[in-house]
Amino acid sequence: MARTTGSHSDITRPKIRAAALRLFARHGFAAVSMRALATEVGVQAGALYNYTPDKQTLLFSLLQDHMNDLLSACDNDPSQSAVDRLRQFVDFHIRFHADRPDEVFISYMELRNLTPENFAEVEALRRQYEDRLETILRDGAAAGDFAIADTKIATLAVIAMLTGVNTWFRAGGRLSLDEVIAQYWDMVRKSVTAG
Amino acid sequence: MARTTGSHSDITRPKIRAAALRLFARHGFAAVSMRALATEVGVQAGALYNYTPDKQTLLFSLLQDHMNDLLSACDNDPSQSAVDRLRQFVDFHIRFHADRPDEVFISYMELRNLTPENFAEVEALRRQYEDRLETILRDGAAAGDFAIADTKIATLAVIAMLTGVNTWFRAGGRLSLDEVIAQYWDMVRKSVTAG
DNA sequence: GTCTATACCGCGATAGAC
DNA sequence: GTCTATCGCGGTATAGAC
Repeated sequence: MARTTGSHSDITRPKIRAAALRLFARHGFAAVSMRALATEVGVQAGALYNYTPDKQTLLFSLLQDHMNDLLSACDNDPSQSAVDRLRQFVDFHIRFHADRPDEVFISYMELRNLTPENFAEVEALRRQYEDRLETILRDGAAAGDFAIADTKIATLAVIAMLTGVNTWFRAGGRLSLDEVIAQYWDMVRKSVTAG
Repeated sequence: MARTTGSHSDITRPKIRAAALRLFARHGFAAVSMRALATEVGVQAGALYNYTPDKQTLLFSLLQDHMNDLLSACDNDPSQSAVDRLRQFVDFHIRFHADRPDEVFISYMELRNLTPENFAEVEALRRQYEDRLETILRDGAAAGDFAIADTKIATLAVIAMLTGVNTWFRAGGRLSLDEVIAQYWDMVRKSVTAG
């Protein structure tokens, strides 16, 4: 510590990551050149290689950090009822994703631009997240709170539905995030309950 | 007609489109070069330009045709009940999309690689499709069959959920398509019904 | 840590022979 | 209708000065 304070590294590194996130989300990883990224940051292209060994590692780092943030933030109290935990999950998922549209977007649009090794790592983190929801649904089904034919399908169906919010929701639009969450919770709850 | 029978045009054109579809879906539009496409087809790069003015037009053509196919195939008998029409929509959507994973994939992954003009055209077709479902939901809500807070949100939520099938379903897997459709119909029905 | 300069490669698209 | 050859450009990444 200490000695690096104030170095350009502390300023330039986050600027590069923020710019990469924004540009990858807007134009796609393959369509963003290192030159364009450097211009956005305000440095020359060569300087970027002080912060990342290559473009691929930069993308991987962004995705990996996003997934780790997601897993860290997704807490769940197993002593609560499955219904309460599901409500909590829906609320969390929509809020967390609405806060990070760029991270979410590249996290599934740019998966195919990862090397096989990097893809496998990100994929493992994604499955961990799915397992959080699957556990809730399985517990609720075992307790008789939910009526689900196949827990894995229900997990994927709910996540797809919730993540879809990101394709259209914009803060300041017709509906507040609270209103959106309320309706999605209503639909999710009913979809996994007997009826 | 007549005279063109057997010309390479009748063979090469569909081969180019099929190869482009497959490669764009697998690697992404920006990551597929015209040389790679030509190799896949079995011709030289220059020959591709006998069939498309440029790479952009090729992508647009694939997406436009897919959306037109979708709209043509999506029929709905308005004399039936909203519940029956919704069931029919769910069945149709999952089957149609499961049959065309590559078309579906590029149809929303590569939207941002369209020129603004081409994007607007494809987007308009996509909204027409959404309107088919929205009409069903609105009719059912008016008839008292459905309990939906906001019809537009419900439309987007249901479509996101159904389209999500394509991210994991593979023919010959653990579940048959009929089983998958049955569970999705169960979840969709309950999610828009009072409960 | 950033700069300038550049090596080396592959891109989309075109020209003209056959 | 396809070929070979090529133009002009822009890509990632590196070298060496400061």
